[in-house]
Amino acid sequence: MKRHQVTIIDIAQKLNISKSTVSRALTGHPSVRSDTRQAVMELAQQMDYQRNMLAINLSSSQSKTIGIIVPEFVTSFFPIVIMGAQEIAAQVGYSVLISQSNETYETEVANAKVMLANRVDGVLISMTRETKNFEHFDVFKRKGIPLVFFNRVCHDIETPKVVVDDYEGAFKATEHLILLGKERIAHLAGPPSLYISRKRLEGYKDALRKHKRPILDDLIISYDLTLEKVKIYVKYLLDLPTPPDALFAVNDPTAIEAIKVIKEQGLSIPEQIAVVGFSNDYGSALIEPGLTTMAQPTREIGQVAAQLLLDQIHTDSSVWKPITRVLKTELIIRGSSQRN
Amino acid sequence: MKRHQVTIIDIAQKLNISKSTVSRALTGHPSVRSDTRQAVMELAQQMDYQRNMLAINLSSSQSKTIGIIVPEFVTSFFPIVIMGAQEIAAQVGYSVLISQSNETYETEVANAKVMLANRVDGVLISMTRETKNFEHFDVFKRKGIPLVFFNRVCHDIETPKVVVDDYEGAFKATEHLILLGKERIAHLAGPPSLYISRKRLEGYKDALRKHKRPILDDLIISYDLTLEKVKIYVKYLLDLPTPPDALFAVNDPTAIEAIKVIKEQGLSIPEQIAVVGFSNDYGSALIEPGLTTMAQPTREIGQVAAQLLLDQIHTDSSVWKPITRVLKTELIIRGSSQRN
DNA sequence: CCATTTTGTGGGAGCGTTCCCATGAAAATA
DNA sequence: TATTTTCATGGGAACGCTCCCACAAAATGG
Repeated sequence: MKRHQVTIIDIAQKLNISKSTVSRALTGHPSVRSDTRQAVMELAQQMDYQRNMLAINLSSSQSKTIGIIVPEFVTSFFPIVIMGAQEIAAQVGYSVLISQSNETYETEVANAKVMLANRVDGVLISMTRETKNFEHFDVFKRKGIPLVFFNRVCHDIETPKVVVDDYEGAFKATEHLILLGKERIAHLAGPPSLYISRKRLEGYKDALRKHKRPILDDLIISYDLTLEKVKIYVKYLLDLPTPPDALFAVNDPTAIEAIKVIKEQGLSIPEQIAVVGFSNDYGSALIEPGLTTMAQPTREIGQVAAQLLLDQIHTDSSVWKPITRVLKTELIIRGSSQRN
Repeated sequence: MKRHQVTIIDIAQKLNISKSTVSRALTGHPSVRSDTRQAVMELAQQMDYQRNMLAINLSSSQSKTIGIIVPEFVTSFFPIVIMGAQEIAAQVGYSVLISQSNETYETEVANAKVMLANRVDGVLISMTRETKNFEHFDVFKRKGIPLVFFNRVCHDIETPKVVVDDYEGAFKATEHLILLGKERIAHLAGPPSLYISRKRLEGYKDALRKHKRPILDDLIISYDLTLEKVKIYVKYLLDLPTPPDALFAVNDPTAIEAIKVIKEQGLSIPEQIAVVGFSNDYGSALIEPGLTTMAQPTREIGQVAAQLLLDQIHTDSSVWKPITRVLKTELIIRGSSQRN
């Protein structure tokens, strides 16, 4: 027994006016007499009428919703980005539809379909680490739905992106270790499929080059970001005939995991081995010793991405201006690299 | 220049059949010839047709979406709950509309309106710490939209709830400290407006009573959960003529903040003062010393809440069965209470 | 004082589906 | 062969809203 929804027609009938007028009154259309508007407003309130977005959306064929697809929710990074985006969206009356791809390509494709089906007005995406095929993004372009990539961006597709300066961040992080006198700096890198992995690796290498240090391939390990594997790789590094005296990890979760392993092995941080991460996640300040890391403006990433997306939505040009916003990173020095 | 959406009518025209048939073919209705279905499917694929949920939603007057309103996104707790809920929802084809109330009553009310306007089929809510008026929830009841509270529940309204056994958890946490030989156990409690605060306080007191310890009012501080204040309160406690030798904090963020302050003050944990939290958040294992805490099954809370909500949605009785699911907590002992 | 503009309102199409009812053809039954 | 049943399909209302067009009444202008 479905309870009847209160519609503008109900209001219209009670007031003995047409639904058009009610609609106009409710949406604040100027050409409606003020006493009519008054009456409508009051009755609406009284009947607790709620405008039916389902109908409005269909009628206007836009959902006033932006979709966000993120790979995971486990680290604090993505939730904070979402927070930032939601903030901006809410300011202009947009809702946010969130889905996580669980780092799986198939799920990402499915999520994209859901976004399409829900007729979101635009989508914010950070890709799966295993996404190598970008066809599921093309359809957005074909349908004229704006897309903005952030963090894990796709360079094969012309679209706005929001990233931090991964190259520079990695460069500075590595340089920090070099200036501390570290000689053998290992790098636990992300999968080469991700642009950010490649950029960070590049920054790392260039810092070594600038300071005339050799680039030692056996100190560079590229892994798939499944944290369980960190233990294996770190142990491998520590067991090397001449183990590294510093480790630059591709992100904070990795670095934190590494610190745990190193502590288990009874080595002293930062003396025997210094550790630097990337992101300044929530846990980085908590772990002992505190993790030196390149902070990224996480919330701001979400805000900027959402703003960029909204801009695209509101300029009705069907071409995407492939603006790339590069945000700055900042070195946060804590005990994992330098005793104070 | 709006690009025309591909609709079932387009498909129907190309195939020279009626839109009804296309609709049936697409939705898997049995009475449609298999070659017709085949043709429709293929053409749909080829034209990259996406069913328009906006229209489907209007037509079926349900959105296949559940709303989630949470107070914040900063701690790892709510994102993980959402993850759990999203998982369950996705399994049965439901989307999730998320909004955060930022711990503000007004925003919560606004969020509720948004949920209503979007015609969500049900809502999961964890209240703001300042919510004392529940009228904005009544409207859901009036409209027959299922509501499930979790974590921060509302007892003035008959609806399903998912909570952990806060009383028992607090009792055990406190007892743990007592059995460790602690004599003056302070409690940094949450605001009394929250049921969980009251329950945890109660558990704390009853544990003291059971073990014939005095309940010392100056060791019980109730605060509004804004972390900046923790420093003030902890310092106050430590500056007492006879300071406490243990602290039971209402949640992990509070406990972690307290540990930081205590360490700053140069006191040894757990010898001079032991600390116990509640929740087993991500940071609890990272901080030094590790935080002893009552773990709550965070993801499970989301899963159970979503399941309860879906059950309500699918049983079309208009009355809510006010089932309360109480999940178990578990004491995780780490260095903040006991050296190993 | 009549012609023109403005103002407030009603009527109705359209948004893209679903779903009920009708219809005609084929198949099954008498 | 005549009648009923099944099957596949078409037609059209409904979902609740917006928005364009039409129209009468009121306001303005020459």
